[in-house]
Amino acid sequence: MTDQDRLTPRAREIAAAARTLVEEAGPEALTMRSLADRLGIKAPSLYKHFPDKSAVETELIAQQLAESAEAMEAAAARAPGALAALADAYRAQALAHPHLYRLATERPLPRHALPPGLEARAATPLLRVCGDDVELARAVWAFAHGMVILEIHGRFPEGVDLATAWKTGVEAFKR
Amino acid sequence: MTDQDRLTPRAREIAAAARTLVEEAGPEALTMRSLADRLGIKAPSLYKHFPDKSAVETELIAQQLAESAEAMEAAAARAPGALAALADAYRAQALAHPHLYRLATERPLPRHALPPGLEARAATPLLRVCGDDVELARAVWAFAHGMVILEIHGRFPEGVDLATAWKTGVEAFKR
DNA sequence: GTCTATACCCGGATAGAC
DNA sequence: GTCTATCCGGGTATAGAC
Repeated sequence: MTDQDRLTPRAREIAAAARTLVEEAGPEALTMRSLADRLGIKAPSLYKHFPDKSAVETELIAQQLAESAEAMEAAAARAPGALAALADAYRAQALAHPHLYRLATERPLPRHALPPGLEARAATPLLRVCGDDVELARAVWAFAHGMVILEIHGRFPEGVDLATAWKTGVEAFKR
Repeated sequence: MTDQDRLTPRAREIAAAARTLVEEAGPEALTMRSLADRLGIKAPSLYKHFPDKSAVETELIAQQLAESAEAMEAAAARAPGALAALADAYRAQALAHPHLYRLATERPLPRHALPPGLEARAATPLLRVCGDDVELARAVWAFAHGMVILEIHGRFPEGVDLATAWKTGVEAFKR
């Protein structure tokens, strides 16, 4: 299932504007008014294309999940079995869109409204590299998410060498 | 430095009410109006005790950091050198107050407004157990935070055995 | 598909009286 | 230390016309 199946052309334009808005100013900045402004229309018009605000957010979350999945799949294809490559891909994809990453992770997933199978698809590359050990995959995912989200929120001391911490974590989980 | 040094008695009462509010309904539910309601006063009265809302939030963040530090110090005292004990303590403290944990972690730290040394104190027990290897400590912290925050946001499949994932992570970092 | 008008509710914060 | 009155801003969403 792609955007084309889920959304009308106009809805896709609106979602694109919403995404730009989130990427530029954060999830909090996404309001029906600000979104309409960016499109040069009035807020009530949006409701002809999306039933409510959460539907817009869900579309962005689906995009982020799909693009993270793509990045991981590509990394796994380039370097089969390499946890480090997967970790790099995860980190790079997340930090390329930190606000979108926040939108997609700092709340419960709207599972019912997501394309079926998307969540599983996003998890699969890591699971495979972990030899289908789900417990290991969960631990590695927690590590990667922790690194990314702590960095996004500026929780590490300034100017810190995060590459080494990433390597330390990846090496630890390799055994 | 304790609460007693930082806050007047009335301000401490207000902070306590704010904390209850956050723990019950989440950081989003903390508004100057809802806080005043809980205290049986009007919102403008709060400004005689705190300069603004962020000052109230900062106090709660400081409390969370201090209590997390305490929990870790106690764990380290009970089981010197045991990473698992520290991980358990971190997890338990966080999950005892998930909303407060969110408030304290899902935004940049208001470092200038925090009691001096508090951030370092919170980091020290883990750093010691990691043999003062800061890179290792960062990786372990990321893992622990990732586990906690993903659980809080319901990101793991329902009814999943997180104890095993925790153990997997702790074992990986022990080597 | 977009508009205006509008309902309704929420938020932070200040001035000035008591 | 608390109040009332108020400012000013913001938000989601609907109805009904064009």
